[in-house]
Amino acid sequence: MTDQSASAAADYKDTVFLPQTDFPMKAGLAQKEPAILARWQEQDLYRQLRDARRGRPKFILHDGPPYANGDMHIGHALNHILKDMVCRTQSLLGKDAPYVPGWDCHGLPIEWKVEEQYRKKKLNKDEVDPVAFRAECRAYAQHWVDTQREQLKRLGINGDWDNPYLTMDFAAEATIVQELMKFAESGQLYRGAKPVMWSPVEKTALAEAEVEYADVTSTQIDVAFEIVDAPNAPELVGAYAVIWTTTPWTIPVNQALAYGPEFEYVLVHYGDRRYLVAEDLCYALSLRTGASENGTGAPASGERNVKLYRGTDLAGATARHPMHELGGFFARPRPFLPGDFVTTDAGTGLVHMAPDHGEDDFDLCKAHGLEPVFAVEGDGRYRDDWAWLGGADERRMSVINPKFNAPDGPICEDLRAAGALLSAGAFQHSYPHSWRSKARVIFRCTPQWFIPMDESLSPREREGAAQPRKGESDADASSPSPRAAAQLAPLPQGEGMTLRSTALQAISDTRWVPAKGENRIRSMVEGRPDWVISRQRAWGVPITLFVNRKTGQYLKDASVNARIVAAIRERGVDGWNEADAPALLGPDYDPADYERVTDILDVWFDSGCTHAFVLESGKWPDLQSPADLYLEGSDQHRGWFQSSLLQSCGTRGRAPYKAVLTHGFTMDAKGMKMSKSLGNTIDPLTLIKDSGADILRLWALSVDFTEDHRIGKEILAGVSDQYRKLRNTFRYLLGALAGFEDSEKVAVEDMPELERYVLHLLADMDAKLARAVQDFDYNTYVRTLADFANNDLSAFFFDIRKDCLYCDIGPAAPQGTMKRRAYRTVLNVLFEALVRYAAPVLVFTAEEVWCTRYPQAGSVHLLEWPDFDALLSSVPCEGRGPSSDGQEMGPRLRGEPEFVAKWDALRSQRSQVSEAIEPLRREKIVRSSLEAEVTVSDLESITQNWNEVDTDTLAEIFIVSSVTKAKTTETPTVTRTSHHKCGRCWRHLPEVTEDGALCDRCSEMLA
RNA sequence: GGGCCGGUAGCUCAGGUGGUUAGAGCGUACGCCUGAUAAGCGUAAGGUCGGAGGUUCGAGUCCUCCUCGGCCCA
Repeated sequence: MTDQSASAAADYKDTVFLPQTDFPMKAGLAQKEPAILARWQEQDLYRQLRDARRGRPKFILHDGPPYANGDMHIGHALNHILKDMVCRTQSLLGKDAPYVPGWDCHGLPIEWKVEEQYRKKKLNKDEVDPVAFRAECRAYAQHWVDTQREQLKRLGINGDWDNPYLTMDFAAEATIVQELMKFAESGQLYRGAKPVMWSPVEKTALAEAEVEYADVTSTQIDVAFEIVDAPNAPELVGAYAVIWTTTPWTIPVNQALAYGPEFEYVLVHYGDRRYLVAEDLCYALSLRTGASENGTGAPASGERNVKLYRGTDLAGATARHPMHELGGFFARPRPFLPGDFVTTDAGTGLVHMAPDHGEDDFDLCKAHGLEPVFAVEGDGRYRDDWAWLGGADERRMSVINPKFNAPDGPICEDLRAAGALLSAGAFQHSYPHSWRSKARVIFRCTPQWFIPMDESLSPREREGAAQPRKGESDADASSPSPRAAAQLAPLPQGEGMTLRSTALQAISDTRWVPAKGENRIRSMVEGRPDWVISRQRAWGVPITLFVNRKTGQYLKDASVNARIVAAIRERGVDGWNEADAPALLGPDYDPADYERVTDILDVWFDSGCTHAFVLESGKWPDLQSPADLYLEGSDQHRGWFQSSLLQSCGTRGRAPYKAVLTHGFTMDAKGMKMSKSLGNTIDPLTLIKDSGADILRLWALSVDFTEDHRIGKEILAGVSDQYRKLRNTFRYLLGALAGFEDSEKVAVEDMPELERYVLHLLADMDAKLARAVQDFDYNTYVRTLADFANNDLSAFFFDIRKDCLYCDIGPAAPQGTMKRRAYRTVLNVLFEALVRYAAPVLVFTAEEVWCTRYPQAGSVHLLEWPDFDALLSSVPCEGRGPSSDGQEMGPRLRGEPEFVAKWDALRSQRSQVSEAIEPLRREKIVRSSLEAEVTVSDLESITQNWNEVDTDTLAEIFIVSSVTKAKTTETPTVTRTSHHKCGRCWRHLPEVTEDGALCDRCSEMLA
């Protein structure tokens, strides 16, 4: 460029329009976001939005309560960003989508933390007043509620943060009790003894969620049980059945032996004894006994009986316990029972059964009339009166103590002395531990409260089961009292409906997104055992039952229950204690006749009741039940989705939700689970501080959240790039629309085809976005939006119309030409649409954009889905209502198919022209595309109405000097223009007399 | 160990019922513009569709096995 042309260009710079805006290119989100948040809080945006949507169709997303313990992590962030996106997009569609956040506040982890503080102070929890202890738990939970609340707010989540729900609110606790009593009153509770995971250290039953597995070394032993009777194979009498176990401590509670009916067993001779063992496992046994007992010989090396026994030969056989000489329990014969759970993977093919300490054991023994004996106490030791290793024995210790089970420990010692120990050695395996104390847990039978999965729920059968009174006629039983009828009305009426079948039906009635979630929860509900709802802890909602000491039946009296609920409502969980029992029981019952249950509820029951005390309570009048959506991580198929489902099906006969959306888990950049020990965690709080919440939000909404997904430095860099592209699109729109007035608007009919084509593209995208919202498909939403901004706008529309925007205005046309006015009309529509589309995603940036253009207007988040009719009318439109309910909008903007096909073809020609220019650029023949003269084909095969398109339009679209159509060419050819460059618009045109002079258009504009 | 889910360019994602040389955006490289300028435009390179078998005229798409990863359970 010569000095002369440089100065000529400078002369005209002031005569062209250049984008003007204060909207900075650099976001500085970390600084800006807190100020925007403060503004929202000040103007109470949440309440404003509720007011604005009052009376509209509702969309209820019910928040699943995170546990009030610890700082927000990436999983919380993802979950809440998604929830916010749901509510905001629904709100954008014109619905009233309130969001009431909640927290789960009871339970062992909090209790454990408080106990930990006690232990540090050398206090024994058992000596602390339970009321004071619970008060501390409450305070601890409240602390984390407050902390997490501030952290989640910082993400830009719009919710009723001043009125969250807490499971420890008195009202919530009362409702939980009330819900429990519904189960009680309808006979859906029973006290049973079942082996449950028990932590001898914490002295409590544990939920599966409270247990983790770790590799440990246990003692494995082979034990011989002498067969004393065998009706189907009398020659077995006197032989020894060999069992193998990795829990020696269960031998003192053995009650039976299990065999596989279809397995083959052999008798092996060793010394003067014969041992019965599964043939497949004979060799493995020999290795164990050979190694541990005498170092050389082994049973297998002895002479084998040729005869094979089938498992069924053992039917009716009995053996005797190695310690049978102790008499009593130990002297009873141990029957052989057929067990389908017996395998030949490991062991001996014969399994020793201790119904107290194993689920299979319990079930099989129960089926054959063998009941648990409760030999192991809560602290893990045998009870005082137990004949073997009980109270009198100074060797007694906790059964999880490795010394107790060791080859030289008391169990093995005594078995060895009795001649029953064939081997004892080390064995490595995965074993359950309490995830709090890291100590081993055991299976132990304890009295627990259960909700049965397979009891009939039908009124007639349930009534019978719940109140098995004699003397009631069939007629009475089938027509329950009005009270009972009212309670039972919502429940399924079909014969044989159970909690399980009701839940399975409810699963079918629910929309699961993604669809595979349905299989997952269905198989879990199909296979799950009865729901153990009791815990022997302090911090939780009490199981408020009075059990009759004589009959063992719990009291079902509506007026007593009403008093209990009232007490809890007034005093929280402290309202259930011994001193209050007489008042609660009232005058009709003698407190001496009733045992007050002191167990508390499984916290899953608490959270399973949120639909009752949040959606139904009326405390949040914006809410209603059932919820339209529950949205949690896929782990909640076993957790909250299921507990809520069971709770609601047991009391209301249906699910508390219409749809369930699940998300996967966030992995590190390599797809590996994040953990503190690996040091690969991403802290959302740090990320917000460094990059801003909008970046985190854009990340969460860009990934496929339905699967496991990743986050890492490179990914976030990509997200930031995408953010900048979007931000610059808004910056351009703001700059290009500087000074725009409604009087400038042009009717669609009067617009050039390009503008109409872009409106078509916008309408097309609008439909895609609306669809993505319906499908909760947010990564499609974000990608569609970004692709539109990048491809259709920045690289196409904006680039082409740059000339028009800059130069089609001047003293001769103060508002610009019709073309320019049409362009700005469309830019305005684009702005209004895009800022709305972006608002649910980039909540802060959209607000910044909106306030930059309309400093006096309210929040962008009060707006609704773009209404194109209103936006395109020349009359300023107040109160833009919803144009439809989530249906495809802006059909008027869609072009006719031929029109669209023509312009699609034009774009394809355009990219071919760009490609054809490139070689000349490399040769330095042309630099700017405006220096190119292009010849394109005139063949109608390019598109139907190709000949309608005039070459001036083509030159404009291609951003070149000129275009010629010729019969000879099929692909575009390019030459350098010989025309001079206009000093104002920089186009090379024939009328320009010398470089730097003006073209006709520019001189006209400046006239 | 069992059940379920997933592995497509450097990154994030598209790829109805199997069918021409597997696509997009971003990033990267190179170039253009210097009147959206720590911006904008263009061109290009990048994938044995986790691996191995199999069905088929033909498989990223169907089947089997393996592998890696995840959730749930034991």
